[in-house]
Parts: sequence; structure tokens; C-alpha cells
Amino acid sequence: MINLVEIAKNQINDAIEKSVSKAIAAQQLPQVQLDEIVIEVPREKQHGDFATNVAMQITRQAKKAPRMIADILINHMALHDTYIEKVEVAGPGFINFHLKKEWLYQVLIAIEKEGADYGKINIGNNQKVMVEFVSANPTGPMHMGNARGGALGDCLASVLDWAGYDVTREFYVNDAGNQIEKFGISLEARYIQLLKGEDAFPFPEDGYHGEDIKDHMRDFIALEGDKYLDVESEERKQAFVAFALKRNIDKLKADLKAYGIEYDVWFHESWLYESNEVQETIDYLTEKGYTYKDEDALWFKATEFGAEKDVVLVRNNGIPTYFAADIAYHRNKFVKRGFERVIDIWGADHHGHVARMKGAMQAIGCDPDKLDIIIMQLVRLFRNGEIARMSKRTGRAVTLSDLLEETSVDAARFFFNMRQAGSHLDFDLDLAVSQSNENPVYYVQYAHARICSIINLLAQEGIKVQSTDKLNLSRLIEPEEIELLKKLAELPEEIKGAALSMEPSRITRYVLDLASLFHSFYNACRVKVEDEELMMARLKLVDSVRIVIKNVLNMLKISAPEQM
RNA sequence: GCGCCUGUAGCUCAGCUGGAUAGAGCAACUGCCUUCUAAGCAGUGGGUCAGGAGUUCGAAUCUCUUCAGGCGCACCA
Repeated sequence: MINLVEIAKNQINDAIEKSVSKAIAAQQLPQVQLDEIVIEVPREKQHGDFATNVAMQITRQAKKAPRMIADILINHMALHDTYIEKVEVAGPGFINFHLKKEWLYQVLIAIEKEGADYGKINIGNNQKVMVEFVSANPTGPMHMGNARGGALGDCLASVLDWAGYDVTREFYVNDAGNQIEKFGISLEARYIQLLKGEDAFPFPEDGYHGEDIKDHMRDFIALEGDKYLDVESEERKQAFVAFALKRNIDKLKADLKAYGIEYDVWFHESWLYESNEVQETIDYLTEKGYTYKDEDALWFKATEFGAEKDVVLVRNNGIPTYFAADIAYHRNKFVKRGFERVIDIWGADHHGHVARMKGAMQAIGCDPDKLDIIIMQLVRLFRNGEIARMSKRTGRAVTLSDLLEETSVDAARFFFNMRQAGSHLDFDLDLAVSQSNENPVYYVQYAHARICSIINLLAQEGIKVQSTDKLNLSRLIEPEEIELLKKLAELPEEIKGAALSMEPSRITRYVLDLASLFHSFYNACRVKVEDEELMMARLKLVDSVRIVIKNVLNMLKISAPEQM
């Protein structure tokens, strides 16, 4: 868990704090209150490795010009026993820190030591966190929104894992309630229509009109024949649902597995009814006085908890709503299973539920801040520059399996994690399929393959990567080498940032940047050179880049080919 | 009508808790393969950060407002 950026920032932070105290003691500055010191990486290289704006922040308190404050601080700054090489005042009052090269060379030692674990940090402290994602309705196939949610949720879970959380991936199977009822009626209608003709049974208006319902019943008939025509409606619907639901859930599992996603838990909504937790939850809310009856339905006073409207918990027909089960589900996550934090990933079409869900959390005595709901904007699929609504092959709505048929898992996972959850995403099928420089996933993989190729070539001549204690790392001085080293050093901080902001897309962009710096290095510097000392140092550098690219791609579950 | 999200280069998007000259990829144009993979690199052009007002040393970033687009406002999930 070596984080060199953090080490450097801590040293700088320390130096600033001490310098402020000394300046105050020397009466060059009045007593000032220091908030958290902001240390950032300047955009311009000439501004050093790190910079701080403290001098500007305390301008008002100190009643001095920012540049003057900065000068005073620099004069008191003790740099011995640190990686800081040079400090200077710049611009309106920034203090810029230049670090010794030795600091950067430490990165290679860290990567050598930690290998496949380099990048892991422990801000999570093994806290139990659940990421619930996709949770597609098992009454039909998964759509593009599920595909995005899958890539996003799975990669977020990985990022949190690397950040030191104890992560559980969960899929919530909506196998109870109203939609299963509709599913049953739809299946029944298709069964009868298939056997006795379209007019034999009216198809319910609000039923599931998809072709997949017919497919289920065709296969069912192939297995069981027409014997269910004479069975009583309730019973045969149950048989149909049991048959189709299992098939759908198996398909969900298979599709998601093919997509690189394996859940720790497939949690069934029906369990909440079987264990009576839905009723318990409703009773609890009623005891607390958070419900009321109106027109024979039971309502939750969501408006008392900041929502816009009250919500029905139990319909006038006595059947609890999805929302009632969802409250019980979240109570189960926090209270029964003891998760300390829960992240739900929802499509943008569900954003209206956020306020009431958070309100319900409060009502059942859970801290709403421990529930993070990530609202993911919807996906538009493009093909030939136009919005594609239908699959080429089936002519139906494009499903996750259609997508994976047209493109690759690597491309899909990468593309869906290039954008933040909150941004509307256009998925360009042609681009994802194209095996060209336009396709960013190849760009990263190509960098990895190129490095492997160099290493293999040298290995054939008996030249192997050596451990850092045998190397003269100070031979790495070219700008392209320095930039690479810096980028390598940033990985732990990037994981921290991605985990805290819950945005795995930051990691995707990180690895793109790293690949870009490697390609620049490749064109500017040769590894295989006459000067053996230099060659060995560079070989170590590219091997370290290889490890970091591989670590990140592993984290995102994207393959890292050794040849392309 | 109300609520949430979005608006940055021709296109798709970055821009981390406000910071120094607003970036990348694609597209366009110009160069670079007899030496480690050209799925690559280097360079050029391209911007009223949707418009307006405010907050302050300093705003793409925060506040207000107008405009445009997406989504949601069920005893559906």
C-alpha cells in the first residue's frame, strides 16, 4: 500500500504547517487559522510537481499581499529529510514545489514490491459495502441500460475493493408482485393462442408483448404439449411462470457471466415475503405512526421525510406495492445483514424514487446518508451515425447479448466506463467493433502488447528485467520517462478519487493517459540500446508500466493481451 | 405546471474540494517505418465554456435567472 503521491503531499503539508508556525513565532505573520491545506498537481509542468494556494487563502487573515506571504513561508521552510528539492513563489501567490527525481524512482521500487497489488489502498478499512446493480426485471431480456449499469456497477465494485472496502455485489431479482402476475397472464395468453389461434384468448392490454413470451411458450409446448389447456388458470399460470422465470434468470446469469460479472448474491424479492419481512416493515412503519389509511389503501407519509408525495404501501386489494418490498429489502441490507454502506445503481427513469427511498430509510431508523443512489443516464445506441433501436439480427430491441454479439466484452465494458454515470451516453456500435486506432480500448491493449513484445525480444537474448537494487534508476531523465514515472505514481490516488466520487470512469481515463504516455515514450526512446545500464533501467520502467496497465485492466475485467 | 439530470472545439467528452495560458479522442491538414508491433508518434488549424447578472484576489466550476434537450411526476416496477 505504497502511495508516493500521498507521501509527497504529506511532506509538503508538514513543511507548510511548520513554516507557518515559525513565521508566526517570528512575528512575520499574525495568528492565522489554517483550514485544510490544498495541495494540487499544477497543470503546467514548469510549475513544479505540486503547488499550494495557502498564501492566497490566508491573505485576508494575514492582511498581507499573497506573494509576500508566500515569500515569508518559503524563507521558513525546512526541506531537509524530504523529497522536496526546490520551492518557489509564482503567479499571484502560488507556492510551487519541485521534487527530487529520487522520489519518482521510488515508484519503480513500490511496483516491484507490490506487483499485482500495486495501486491498492485502504481508505475503506474493510467496511462492509454492497453494490446492487442491474437488477433487471426477470420477465424479459436485458437492455442497453442494464448493459451500462452492469459495467458501471461491476467496475465500481472493483474500485471499492481496491480501495480497501469489503464489497458485495448483489442482484435483486424481482420475482414477486404485480409484474409476475402480468407475466403469468401474458404467458397463459400466448400458450392458448399458440395452441388454439390468436382469437382464442384476448391478450391483456398491459401484458408483456415481447416475442420472448411466445418463445417461452413454444418451448414449453414442445416439452409438455397441450395438457395445460385443461388445467385451472391459477395452477397453470404458476407452472408457466416457474418455467419461464427459471429460464430467464438462468439467461440473466449466463449473459452477465459472459459479460464478466459474477454476483456474490442473487437476492430474491420473494424471500422478503416468505420471511414475512415485508409485513414486518409495514407494521414497523405503522407502529411509528408513519402510515395512514386512505380509500382502503395504506400510505407512507413520505412527505414528512422530504419527498414530494406520499406513497402507497399496500393497495386497496391488500397486495403490497413494489415500494413496500423495496423498503423491506433495504432494511434487510442494513439491519438484517449489517451492511455499513449500500450503493444502488438506478437508471435515470427511477430518479423520482430517490427522495422517497431516502425518506423511508430515515423512517425505519437507518441513516439515509449510508445509502448512495447513483442515477445513471440512459444510453443511446448508434449505428451508421443513426440511432439504432433494433437489433440487426432479431429486429427486436437491442439486448445485452445482441450487443456482445456485435462487439466484444472488452469494448463494451471499456466504453461504458469512459463516461461518468451522470452523462448521457452515446454508444457507437461501429466504433466499438472497429479494430482501428479509433477504438480506445485497443489503444490501451496495444500499449500492453507492445511492452510484452519488447520484454520477449530481450528475453530471447537472455536479457531479463532486474530488481531495482541492481539498477541505476537515475539514468531515467528524458521528459518522456519522467512523465511516465509520475503517472505510475498517481495510480493509488486515482483509485482513491474514483472510490470517493464513485466514478470508475476516472480509472478508465487514467489508463488511457498512461497508454498515451507510453506510446510517446516508445517513439522517443528505445529500450534496446547499446548502453546497458540505460537499457536495464528502461526495461524496468516499461515492465512497471506493463504491470500497472495490467492491474487496471484486471480491475475492470478487460483482457490484457500479450500480442496483438 | 413541478422536480431531477444535462448544455465546454465540427462530433463524443474530460476539466478532481473555485486557481496560473480551458484539455483529450475522433474528423481535417502536414510530417515520421532498412533498428524493440505505424492498432503508434510528432505537429497545424479549430472555443462569446448555452445567454445574462451576482459572489471574490480569481468562476467552465458557487448563487440567481433566462433559454434548449433528456427523464420523471401511478393503488407500474
